[in-house]
Amino acid sequence: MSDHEQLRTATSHGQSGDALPPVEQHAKQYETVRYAHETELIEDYVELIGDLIRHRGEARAADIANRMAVSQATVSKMIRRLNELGLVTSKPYRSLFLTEEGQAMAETSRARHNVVLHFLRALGVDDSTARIDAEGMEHHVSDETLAIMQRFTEQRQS
Amino acid sequence: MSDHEQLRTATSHGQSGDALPPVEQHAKQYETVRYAHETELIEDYVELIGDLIRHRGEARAADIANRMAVSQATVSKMIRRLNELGLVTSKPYRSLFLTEEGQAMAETSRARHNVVLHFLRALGVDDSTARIDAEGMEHHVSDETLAIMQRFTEQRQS
DNA sequence: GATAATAGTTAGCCAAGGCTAAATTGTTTG
DNA sequence: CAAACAATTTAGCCTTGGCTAACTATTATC
Repeated sequence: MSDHEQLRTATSHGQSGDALPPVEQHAKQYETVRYAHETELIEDYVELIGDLIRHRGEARAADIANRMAVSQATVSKMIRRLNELGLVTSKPYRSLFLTEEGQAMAETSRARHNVVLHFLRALGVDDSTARIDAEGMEHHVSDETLAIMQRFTEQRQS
Repeated sequence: MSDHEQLRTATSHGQSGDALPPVEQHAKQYETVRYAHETELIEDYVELIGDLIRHRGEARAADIANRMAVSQATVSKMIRRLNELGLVTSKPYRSLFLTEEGQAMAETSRARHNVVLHFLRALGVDDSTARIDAEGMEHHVSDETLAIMQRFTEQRQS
């Protein structure tokens, strides 16, 4: 754990600019990002499956592959994982269904996604850009920030 | 490419809610996220190395490992990649330096990061939350959105 | 200046998330 | 209803980014 950094003072090289955060806090930032990366693909799949069911009545692997711009083999492998995680049920060669848990995750993700998307539009971001940015940002926005985004959007729209 | 989705009309299952975007646009969203994931770790390392040099006068592998909450072996391996990419120069067992290109990347990343961080604070997000969210969001914010964030922050602070 | 402590590297493991090619199952249609 | 086509799965490959353990180099201390 030894931290020779502590031997230096905060200003010994101070070309100003924002200071480095304390090591523990800095570490937590990166850990949070790594954790988000572990979960976000799963959430994206579940969210998309939910959307497909909602809008089309069913979710088929080929549609997922098309919309994610990924091979069918990749989707197939992923579906196995989602199955193991208890998020979807599927019979071979048939379309997919979300479990209770999967539905809850889809719902949460969708809500989150929408808050971010509407916030960006309220900020004045162009629709297609907002969609792209929202897709990337949604998994990295804390509940606190999400609540603030939602309030902001509501104020702008009333 | 065959897309049986097109056989359905947009409203055939319309429980309303936002509609699905067209396939091509939807695909672009996910592709953009995947691309960001490929580059963001690299950028994070380069940005951190830049910050360490800036604030401490040097960047040592142990400090990077501590701040990223990652093992030294992981850092060592990553540094080799950064070397191959022409972003850093390093002699074995010595501290690191950024190449021209590395410095440019560090500068860009730092600027981007700061815009997002200051924006979140201006929005009213708590400092430590803002730091965490900014770390995750920075790689997923388009230039367009970034510019809007910057304008917003400036207006709030004047 | 020898030894202990610290820092860095290497080897080898693992899981995730891509891919292509080949095999299998389902569906449509002549 | 058989053949062609479409959808899904499986097998096997690759790269990334983690890890631990063992080794090497540098630095600090007595």
